[in-house]
Amino acid sequence: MARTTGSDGERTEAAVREAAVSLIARLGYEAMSMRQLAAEVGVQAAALYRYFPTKEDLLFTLMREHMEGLLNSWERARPATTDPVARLDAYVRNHIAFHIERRHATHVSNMELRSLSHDRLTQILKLRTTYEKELRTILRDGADAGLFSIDDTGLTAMALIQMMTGVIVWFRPGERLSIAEVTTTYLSMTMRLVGARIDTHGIAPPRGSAPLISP
Amino acid sequence: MARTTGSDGERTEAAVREAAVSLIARLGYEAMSMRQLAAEVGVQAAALYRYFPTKEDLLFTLMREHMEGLLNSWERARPATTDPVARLDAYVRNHIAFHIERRHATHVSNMELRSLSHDRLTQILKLRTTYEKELRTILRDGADAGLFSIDDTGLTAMALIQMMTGVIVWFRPGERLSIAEVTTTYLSMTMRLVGARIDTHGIAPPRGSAPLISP
DNA sequence: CCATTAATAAAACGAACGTTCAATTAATTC
DNA sequence: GAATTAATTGAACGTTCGTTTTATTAATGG
Repeated sequence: MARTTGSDGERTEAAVREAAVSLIARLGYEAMSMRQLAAEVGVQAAALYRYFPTKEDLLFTLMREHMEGLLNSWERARPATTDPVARLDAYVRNHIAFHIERRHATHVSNMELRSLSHDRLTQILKLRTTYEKELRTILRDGADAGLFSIDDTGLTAMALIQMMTGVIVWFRPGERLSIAEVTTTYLSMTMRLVGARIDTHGIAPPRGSAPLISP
Repeated sequence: MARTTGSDGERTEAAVREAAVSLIARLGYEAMSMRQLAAEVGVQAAALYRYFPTKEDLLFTLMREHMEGLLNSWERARPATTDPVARLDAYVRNHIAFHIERRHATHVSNMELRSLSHDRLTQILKLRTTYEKELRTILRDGADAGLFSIDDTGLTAMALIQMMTGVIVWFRPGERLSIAEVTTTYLSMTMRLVGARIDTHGIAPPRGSAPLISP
């Protein structure tokens, strides 16, 4: 047998990407074989090489598109206002929504960096840094405006991103908490963590203490 | 050649463990070959099987001892007091110190879980859950005593652990920040995140706002 | 309907993998 | 100093890996 009835390059490539994200997330890049991936798609291993010249090319493509998707998502979600609190709010909401929606791809992008060549690793890290810089800018603007209390902008940004991205480790849709509840709680923790002074998010002030409003 | 002069089982096994942690952290478990590991130790691959029956046994041993080390470390660091703030302080300090000191082993224990068999995965996760439960208890005690303001104890514990463990991703000894500075900042962020009411840690209150003292 | 192109199968390649086995030498014991 | 045990080598096993090559069939365009 050779070309099969109903075969379609575009559909096959999409199926390969989808299956690859799922398999790599579950087994790891090194542990997934091209034959396994092909079987998941329902083709022979050789057919994969029509779409991706090497296994690493496949991984890199998945990662790059994931990072670009994250940046595009933030581009669309970024509010017009200059208010740091509103911008931080939008950043957190977008980050959590995106990462919950694309749990598997995030897993791949975060865990398989060491399987990339030096050059490609640099490209992915550059995209990542661009994204993280957006958060650092928001934090610095907020600190400068006296709206946030932050010891170290860079460290706080890393801590926040790690905290937020960690949601994909334990969150499972349809379990105890809804996406909305999780987002609300993470927003609340974020605002407290950065010492946000003005409560525009319905976050209850600590019981028994004065609301966190500047004098 | 066979047995080499000065060869010593104990020393070889220790060298294997050390090299394995380092190699697996750098390359990943699947990507590291037994021949590579043996070369790092300065021995033939077959010699490794005197100490670990299989590659997975080696991984499991490293992980189990790392998790037991973490639990023992907390056992020794746990304060006698019942005060949730002091206990949380001790938990954060111990967690960060331990994870910075054992960056590579932590990396292995967190990233290579999927390479374990079902039974062994369960054993490691059990140890991990035991450790995380300690934090949840502290948070719940603090919330019950009115010292912390926490939406969801379980979610907050996960967020804190992810935030703190994330330190191993970016922290490099001898760079911009010292361990003491990092610890102080993480403590400050933690206390704010849980809405700790009483400032017993020399954490400066937010500029321009009243100190966080219960009325 | 014929020529061309797109999509795949089938088989094979050499290399590398985890692991085993037998032989060999160093250290230890009596 | 002979017998025993500990530690290791070197070679080999069967398997699987990523990838390439060649052939074959389905879809497409004139």
